Amino acid sequence: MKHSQKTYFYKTMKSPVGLLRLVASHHGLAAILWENDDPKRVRLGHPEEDKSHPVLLETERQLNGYFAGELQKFSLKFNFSGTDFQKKVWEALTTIPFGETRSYGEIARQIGSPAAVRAVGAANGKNPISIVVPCHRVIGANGKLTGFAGGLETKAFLLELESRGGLFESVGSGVVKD
Amino acid sequence: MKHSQKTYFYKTMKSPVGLLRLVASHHGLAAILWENDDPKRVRLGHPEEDKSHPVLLETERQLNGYFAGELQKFSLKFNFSGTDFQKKVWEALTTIPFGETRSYGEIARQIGSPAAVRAVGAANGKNPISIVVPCHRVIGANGKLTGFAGGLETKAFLLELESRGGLFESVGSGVVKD
DNA sequence: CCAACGCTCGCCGTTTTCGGACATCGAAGC
DNA sequence: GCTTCGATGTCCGAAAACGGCGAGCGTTGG
Repeated sequence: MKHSQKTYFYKTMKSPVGLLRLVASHHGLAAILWENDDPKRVRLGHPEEDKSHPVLLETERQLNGYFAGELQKFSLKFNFSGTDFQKKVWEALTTIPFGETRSYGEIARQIGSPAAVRAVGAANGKNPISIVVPCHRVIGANGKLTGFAGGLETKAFLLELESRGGLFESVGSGVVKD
Repeated sequence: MKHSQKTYFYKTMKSPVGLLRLVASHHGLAAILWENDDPKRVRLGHPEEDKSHPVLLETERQLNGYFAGELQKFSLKFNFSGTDFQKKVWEALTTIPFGETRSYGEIARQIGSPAAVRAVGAANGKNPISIVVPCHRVIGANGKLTGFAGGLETKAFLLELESRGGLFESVGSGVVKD
């Protein structure tokens, strides 16, 4: 019997940014992975499918709300597994409000390691819980969207979505006038 | 009068890996030695030359077939002289198929002394019947070619020869397309 | 002159790689 | 017996390479 190893469950869902794979343990949400995510970016063993896992269902519900423009702040319990530094970074990410952005340097200062800019970038790249832990809100100090596990297009899409304050305007399927 | 000492006969032959010295008793093939072999690596007294000894002629024939890429499995009767442990190792060597390799640890496990890895190395180094008893097919667990009585270059040559499945392709003296 | 661009270099946690230190078991020599 | 010596393999720690950066500087083009 494997004792200290957690058991994970997964479920997939469609979204405007492609198929997402949600992973959770009994302790909370552990990952949201992209369809073509690099397998060695986040490693959680081999979870088994559970389409009715309560955590996964709730996550899916909130994600749908987010993409519909109705939900701006997630409330989910996380189950991070990573180094202390990574956890500090990821927790800092959760403090960036919907619609805003931060630079890598700002995050570095926020966690008390002002010079650990590149390390923040690396930790950002290993963020297991895409979208909900908003690593997409971290951009270069010069405003450029430097990298993103789900692809730069997806990063731009999410920021665009949030910059409009949600999807209200586009419901009518048209471009919106100023 | 020396009573229990066997009488050995020898014969030399040219080969792609230099001059070889074949040694046999009436009981079978006893040694295949390299041109500059360490004299104290294998000791068989002072055999007398016999260019037409049947065992030696047959050995020469099979070796020529091997180097020509036509023969992958030798069938010769051996006349090992060594300790029990060494014989176990040498017999284990004969079970490694043409073209394959084993690590010293794998041989150790195979003969039932899983921790006797270094001892296997030592016994390997005392293998009297080079090439035919394929000590060259034993390499480090990390894939490195660690040692060889006939020189590491020769070891590499033999493994390369076998990895090609023989010398068929090089007969025409050209590089072969995939 | 000013802004934008590209290049270089220091930055720091993580990961990978590399080398040294041991454990281990027969054989050989004393 | 007892010591010494390998054609090993494993572990552990140190060192180096590797990024989703950012600031500084010279160049370029308006």
